[in-house]
Amino acid sequence: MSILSVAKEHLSADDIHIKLRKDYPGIGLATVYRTLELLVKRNLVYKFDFGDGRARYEIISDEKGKNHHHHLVCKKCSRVIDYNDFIDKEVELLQKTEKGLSQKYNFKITDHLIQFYGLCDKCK
Amino acid sequence: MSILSVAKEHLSADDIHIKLRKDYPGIGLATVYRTLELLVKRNLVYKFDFGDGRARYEIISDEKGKNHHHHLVCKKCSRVIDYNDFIDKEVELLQKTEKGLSQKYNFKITDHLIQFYGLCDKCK
DNA sequence: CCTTTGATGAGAACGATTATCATTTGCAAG
DNA sequence: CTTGCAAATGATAATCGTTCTCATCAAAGG
Repeated sequence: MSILSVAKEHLSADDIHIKLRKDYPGIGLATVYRTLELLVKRNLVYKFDFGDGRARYEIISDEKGKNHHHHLVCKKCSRVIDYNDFIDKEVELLQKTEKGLSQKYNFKITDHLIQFYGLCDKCK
Repeated sequence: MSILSVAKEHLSADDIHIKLRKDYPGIGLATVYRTLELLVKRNLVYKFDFGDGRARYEIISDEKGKNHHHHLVCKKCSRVIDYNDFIDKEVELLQKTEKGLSQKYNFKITDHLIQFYGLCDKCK
């Protein structure tokens, strides 16, 4: 069912539903939500909130950090830009931080979220 | 009206509404939302999403980065822990990254969001 | 006083997500 | 090939946070 993964990124549940219906005409929206919930729980899919009231989903095709990226979110037009330019240093720092935090707060860290907000080239 | 700020952190609009009614018995929920929207737009208040379906608000009492912190979010019980232990290095790196990203994508960055997800001491 | 303008509260409307429930499907035992 | 049962599915209702609408109210100024 990971066929939903072939699609591009930042899709909402409804987007995915529409795309899926081309291949599986009778599929219901509830099933899409149920499947996404499973995939998220199994760490196969990320669920993001970009502030526009609906969740966005993105596959984790994460072989050795490949494809790992963070987001730039435009506060005005809600456009989302993926970047992975500075990821290495970020991830390096994050791992140190994770270690420190894990110890201090006795917290098992499994994930992180980094997003930058601002105005994209078209909006500023 | 920043009296809402006296309260603790991570309050939802509804939490704030309830607290406010003790001092302003007739205040409506719509007004709370309207005011919060303004405060967020003017960068006096942060709006967070911790994944439980409602937005949380937090004052920015940010004199020279004081009180600035990031969050640990428990995936199981949704508890949120503030930390500012490793903030300095994080912020330092973020500023470099912001500069690089701003240039490459011609994006004016105004804010960032960092959150770690995992299991808190009680849940793991 | 009277008018205007903006803020307010009550409640309706909205939209994303979740729950419900009857139906269908898959599959294994008989 | 049936039968029976459990899990999955789709349609739709329900939920709930947030936003919209609109009548009312308050303050300001003529």
